[in-house]
Amino acid sequence: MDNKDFFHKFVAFLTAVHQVTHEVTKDVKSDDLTPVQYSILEYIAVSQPVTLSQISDCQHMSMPNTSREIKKLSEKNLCEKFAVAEDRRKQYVRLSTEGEAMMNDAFTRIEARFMHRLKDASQEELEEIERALDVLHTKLFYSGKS
Amino acid sequence: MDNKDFFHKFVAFLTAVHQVTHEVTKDVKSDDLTPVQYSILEYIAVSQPVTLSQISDCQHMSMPNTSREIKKLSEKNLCEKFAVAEDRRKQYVRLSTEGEAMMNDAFTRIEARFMHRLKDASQEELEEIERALDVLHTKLFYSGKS
DNA sequence: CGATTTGCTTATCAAATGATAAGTAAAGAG
DNA sequence: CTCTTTACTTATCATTTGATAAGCAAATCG
Repeated sequence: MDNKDFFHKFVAFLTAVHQVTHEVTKDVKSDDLTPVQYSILEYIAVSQPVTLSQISDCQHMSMPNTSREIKKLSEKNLCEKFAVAEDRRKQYVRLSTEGEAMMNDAFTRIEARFMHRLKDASQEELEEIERALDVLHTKLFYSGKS
Repeated sequence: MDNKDFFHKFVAFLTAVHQVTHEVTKDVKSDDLTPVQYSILEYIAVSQPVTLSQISDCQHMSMPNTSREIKKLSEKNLCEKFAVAEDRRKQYVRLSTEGEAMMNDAFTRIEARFMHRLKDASQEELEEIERALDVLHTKLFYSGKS
């Protein structure tokens, strides 16, 4: 298999992943969240506590816009800021109790859809899938550097 | 490994894929295209010819908005509509010569970044990656039905 | 110490996006 | 031959998003 075919397979795979991501997360977010706000909450849920700068970097948005969205989310009582002991310029953000509840609910529904996709897989297939996830994560979808 | 760990691995993988997708496609689009317009062009490039309805479905946007964006892309001479012989209500869309050139250029740059990620992989690792792509594509990131 | 940099905020603006209403023409159904 | 449905268009509007300017306080540098 030459580079061109390999690349084509890669593109088809990315398309499939994005498609499935959409299916699996469709309608899980509350209606009074914008897509950007939901995405930020997902990031906080997985990585908390995070600073505003980290959100800005990882969500590819400017600091002013990040600040604005976090402010809105705080006003909706979904997250809260608190001081970083070592550096008083920084602010950590974490989910509020209400935010945790909302995100737990969202992840539960996503997990159910994910499991539904695997419902016909045998034990060996599940192990095969797990190994494949590891291989791609470490060898192709690794992050940063190099 | 229980369901919870498996799901966690899945989420981490999705995050990594989206992150790498972003890195690999960063700045490939011309500045006078909006993100939505570039995304439509990518879809057309891979699937042409496509009808407006197909674009609407796959890009998850309403027909009126699809029509508007295709009109803008046509005015920029990046794609063109033509009649479908069997059904005169439908319109096919394909890239124009200029659109093809632009997308070839974009894909070439994406491919270079993709290959760069694999530059240290041995032949066996490449084969392993390819098998992993196949496994996940067919068993986890398959589309539709069920 | 003073100067610069970092982390964040507020304010403002323009552009992109999403949603809806209303209309046309062709195709298909009864 | 009507009636309905499908495919698309145009117009309009509210909201979201992205970008920029200006400012402040804490940290760091020389």
